[in-house]
Amino acid sequence: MVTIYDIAAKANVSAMTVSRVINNTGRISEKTKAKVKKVMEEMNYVPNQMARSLVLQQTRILFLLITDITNPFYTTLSRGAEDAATKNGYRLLFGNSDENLEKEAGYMNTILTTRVDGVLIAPTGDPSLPHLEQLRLHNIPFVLLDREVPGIECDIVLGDSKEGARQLVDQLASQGHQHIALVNGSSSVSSARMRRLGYEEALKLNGLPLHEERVFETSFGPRSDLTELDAWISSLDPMPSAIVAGNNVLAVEVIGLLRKRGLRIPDDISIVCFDDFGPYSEIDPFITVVAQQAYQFGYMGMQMLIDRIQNREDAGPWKKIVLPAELVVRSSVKRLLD
Amino acid sequence: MVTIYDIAAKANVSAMTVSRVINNTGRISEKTKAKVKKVMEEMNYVPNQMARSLVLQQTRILFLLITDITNPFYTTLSRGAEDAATKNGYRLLFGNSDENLEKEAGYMNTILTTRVDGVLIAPTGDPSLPHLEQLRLHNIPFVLLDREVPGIECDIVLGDSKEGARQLVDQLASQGHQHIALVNGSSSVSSARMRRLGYEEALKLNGLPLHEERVFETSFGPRSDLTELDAWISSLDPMPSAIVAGNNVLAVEVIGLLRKRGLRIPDDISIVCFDDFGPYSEIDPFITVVAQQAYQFGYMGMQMLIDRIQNREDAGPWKKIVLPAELVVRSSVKRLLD
DNA sequence: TAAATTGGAGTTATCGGTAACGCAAATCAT
DNA sequence: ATGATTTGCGTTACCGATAACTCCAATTTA
Repeated sequence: MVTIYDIAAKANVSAMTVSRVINNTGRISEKTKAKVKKVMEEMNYVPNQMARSLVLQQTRILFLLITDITNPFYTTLSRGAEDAATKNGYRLLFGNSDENLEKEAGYMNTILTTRVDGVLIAPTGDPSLPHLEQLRLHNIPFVLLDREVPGIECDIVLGDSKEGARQLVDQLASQGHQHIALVNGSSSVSSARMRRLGYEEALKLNGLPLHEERVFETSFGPRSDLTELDAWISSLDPMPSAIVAGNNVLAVEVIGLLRKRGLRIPDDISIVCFDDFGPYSEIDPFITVVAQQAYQFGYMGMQMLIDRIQNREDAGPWKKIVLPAELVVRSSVKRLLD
Repeated sequence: MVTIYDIAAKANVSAMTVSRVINNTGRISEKTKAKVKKVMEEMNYVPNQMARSLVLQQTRILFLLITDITNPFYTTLSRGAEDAATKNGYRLLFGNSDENLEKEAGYMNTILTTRVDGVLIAPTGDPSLPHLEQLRLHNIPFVLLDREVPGIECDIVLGDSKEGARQLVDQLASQGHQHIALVNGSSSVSSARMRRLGYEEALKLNGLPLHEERVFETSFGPRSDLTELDAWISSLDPMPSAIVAGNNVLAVEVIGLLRKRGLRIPDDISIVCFDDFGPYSEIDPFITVVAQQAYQFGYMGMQMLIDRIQNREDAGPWKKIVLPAELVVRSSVKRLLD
């Protein structure tokens, strides 16, 4: 491997001079600068970031940990985070925890040992607390995305889950739906809790009774096995006229299962959900959703993270950004009133 | 930051002994091992991967560079690559070039300076050649995904683009379509070239004439501005009865534009495309596609990469895997025969 | 013209680890 | 009992870069 010393030897200068040329610091004559640069090109020199980070104690690399790389919400978020990072001269590494605490733990390990400058993280849920405490302990700045974790204070970007859920239920109720079920993410995920809360509040406000058995909690991530979900649908009696899905993944899976039963949407059953479908909402925009500003989640979160890193000591109080969600009415809800 | 020396001091041993405990190498008594481990826990020690990599000359980190993080083909592929990497004890970092050569160059820089052990890369196209030559020059093993780059010999995983395109056209022709247009990726991308070739061959085999103006080449990635694409559609005269899209992104965009013109699919115009829609093919499975084995692309590519890394010297000849594509007939094609 | 300043570059120590070697004490073989 | 091994751990050097300091020569200033 070509090192700074190889360059130095060939250019008849000291290693320090080469370093100065690379970083454009200190005082060097244009002549030696040109000479060194020429030798660097000739020898195809590439600086060793690890050696540099070791002495500088910073990497200028940030880490983005998402929970589901196949979900358009997170991929769009990633684009936002990437744009903000690049704009500020940081490189961004991605990880995908797959809504799995162990995978998350694996990435935490990479994060700590790699000594990245900061982390943007969508935690798998409340059990992520120890992971966040680790980051705090090792003084690694981080910003949470989409999900709060009780027990830790930090910068965070959230969606207005409660209000969004209310809007979905209101929308259904306004069309005359009275039997509304909820398929939701795990109650160990704050956004799922808020969505449930919004659902329950909206039922009450619309004068509808709450039936516990109409609420099913599972993972926000895609299931390899749909039998449990299918069993819950079977157990619904009477069949609700509408289902609220806690996110787009659940909506897709539920729709698949309903169709297998020969049910048509919205003729036989209505469905609405959280999160839009990225580009695919374009081709068959038939599901009524509460769309979140995925790109903004990433962009603003990254901006907060970088602010935090660059201010460090005099950083000020923790910031919390709540992004509004927008109801997009399409054609997955049947009108039951006349 | 807690270092190996802090541990050594507190445990009354040398730094080397601590290193031995961490790596479980050399000879240490159970007693000292336990003592050191205890101190490490007490002090929340985390090894500094950069210092370690610097001396070991390897990172056990691999890099996956894809061209469109919002495309289900690539996200599914990513899952496959991740699984294979994890299984072999490697950590995986992701990058997203956005079909953009400059962004790709940026990631190349990260790759070289970070000294990752290997790279799995879907190149943006033929102009990526210098980037690959850089990797070769710096002796970083890499495996190409989905796209060949003339001028470089290496391990590669490809889809059978020509055959896939033939199947799509055959499918249309078998339903009586005679005016078939093609929206394709850039001709600087090998898979786009092969798809075009398959399209042209299939036209000929079906006795259909080739009209240059019915072929439009653009990027495989999502466009921020659809006017050019829309202008091409306007220019088509006569309007073809069917369109073949070079990938799912193009299909989605074209469908959107067609619908804006009030055209219904498949009643007014038929459409078929390369690549499935990931989970979203589930909810409205109306587009006939040639589905590629995205997960396998990632899994097998990663496996090849790791083989290459672990054998290094006696690696054998370059390997080329061609994954078959499967026609999935749905309802986006109108039957024109009686 | 002598003193002070400044420009240009080299020296040395260090970041946090690990490999290779060395060496005393403990264990083994004869 | 004594030489030969083995065990357990320390020393030293180095991975590739940079910060802080030093030093000489050229230039400016008084």
